[in-house]
Amino acid sequence: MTPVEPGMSTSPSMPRQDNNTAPPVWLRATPSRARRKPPLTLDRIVDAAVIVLDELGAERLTMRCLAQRLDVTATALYWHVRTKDDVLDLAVDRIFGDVPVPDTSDNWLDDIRVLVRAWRGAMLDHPWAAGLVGRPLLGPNVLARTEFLQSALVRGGCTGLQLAVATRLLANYVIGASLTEATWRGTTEPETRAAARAHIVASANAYPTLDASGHLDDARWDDDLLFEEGLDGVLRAAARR
Amino acid sequence: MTPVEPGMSTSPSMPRQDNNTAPPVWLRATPSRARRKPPLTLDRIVDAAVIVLDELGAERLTMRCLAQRLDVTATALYWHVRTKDDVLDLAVDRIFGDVPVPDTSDNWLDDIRVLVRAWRGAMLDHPWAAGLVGRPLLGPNVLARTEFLQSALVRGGCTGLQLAVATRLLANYVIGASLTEATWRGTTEPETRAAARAHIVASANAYPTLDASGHLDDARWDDDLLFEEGLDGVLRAAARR
DNA sequence: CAATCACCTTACCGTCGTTAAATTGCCTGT
DNA sequence: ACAGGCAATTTAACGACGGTAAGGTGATTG
Repeated sequence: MTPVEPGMSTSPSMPRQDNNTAPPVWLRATPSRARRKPPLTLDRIVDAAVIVLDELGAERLTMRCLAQRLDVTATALYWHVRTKDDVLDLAVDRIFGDVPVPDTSDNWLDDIRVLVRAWRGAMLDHPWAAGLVGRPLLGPNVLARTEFLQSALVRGGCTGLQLAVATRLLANYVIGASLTEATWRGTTEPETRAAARAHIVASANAYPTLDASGHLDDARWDDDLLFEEGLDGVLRAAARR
Repeated sequence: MTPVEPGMSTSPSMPRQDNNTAPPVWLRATPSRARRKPPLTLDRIVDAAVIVLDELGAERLTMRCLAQRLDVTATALYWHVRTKDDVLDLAVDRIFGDVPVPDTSDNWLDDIRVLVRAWRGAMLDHPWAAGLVGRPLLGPNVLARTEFLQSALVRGGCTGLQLAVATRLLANYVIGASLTEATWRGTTEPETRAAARAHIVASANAYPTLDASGHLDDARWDDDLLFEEGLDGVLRAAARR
């Protein structure tokens, strides 16, 4: 399974520099060092996990298929990782690392807006993360962004209870919105969403308001617009003091 | 394994009413009809699922242990249910059935408040549901409550875009808040939350604002209060038009 | 009384997460 | 140059899981 090149240890008693039967390093097709597969690290595992998750979704990620992607046996992963849950937690925090923490400007409201937009963007780019936020989010990337968010509120003058309320309000809104939106994009079949909308229309007597307002109707409302408008409301609530 | 009482089919050729060797119905210790285990129904399955989920949590729910609780083999469940996911979806919608839909009063804001409080309450009563909201919530109970929520907004004068924004804003807030709070209660070890708080304190140089504001500090802020204050803000944003 | 049908069981399959033990290969002290 | 040790990975295997196929059972119906 691993017939790596035998190197030059075939004649151990002969000094290396005198062994002229082997071609010089430069001409050797595949220098043994460079050809060696790169060492397995936690970073590489998490990288591969994110890729597999993007391709296959959360419930199809397997330790075995993750290992295969890394050209390693499944058990090798357990040297770097304690359980599969570790991989998932690390993958979730990893994608939040893609959310750029903006430079603090003199407009704290804009700072928050930029961060929150990117936060939602990251979750929509990786819809599988929606199903994984039901576990404690304590990774350094999440914490750093929460820290930025709260510090922006402090710059805005929030303190004490107001600060705690505003922080949670913002975090809950972005999490809730990203979750519900990503849930739909995550279910790869757009027909599912259409079927849901059709079901509401068909049950118009049971859900008259939802039917009339175009609930779950992609053609009627733009997700980005709804998010942005809602964010405005949340920020006004946070700014009020 | 199932030596149920043999009934009276031992002498098939003899008419039933003439067989006086068997005691009268009233004296029979366990009437065969009543002793029979109740038929398996979808309702009973979902009931049992909620109980098991409450006791063991989401990731410990097994078709086999669910079947055992119902005194049935695991495969029997598949007559009433297509997959395990069906069970989970049904269980989630079931607990939202516990959220009472209030009678519509003349104060639409209060109506919303009552419903949303109960919504959060249901999720905190069943913390396992937090990890399952990452799938489409289309059950009749969820839809009925969303319908009520939106109809209350309509009574408040919301229409068009404002209505769509306010509906999502409210739903996202209650989902986000319930999710984050239930996440902590779901991880049964309170030490985990304490450890998280301790980690923030220890990394005070990295997260100075979070540290100073008492983020994740149970002793500092009351979850109910934070939720209620945030809800006020959301409702003000929804009412503004 | 035979046939049917809904409902449940027995037997089993392939896959999963995870562990234990054996193996490989590099590094270091002598 | 070589033995020994340690880190990293493999081989092998376990128990449990979700799910399927086929067979049984018992009440109902023609």
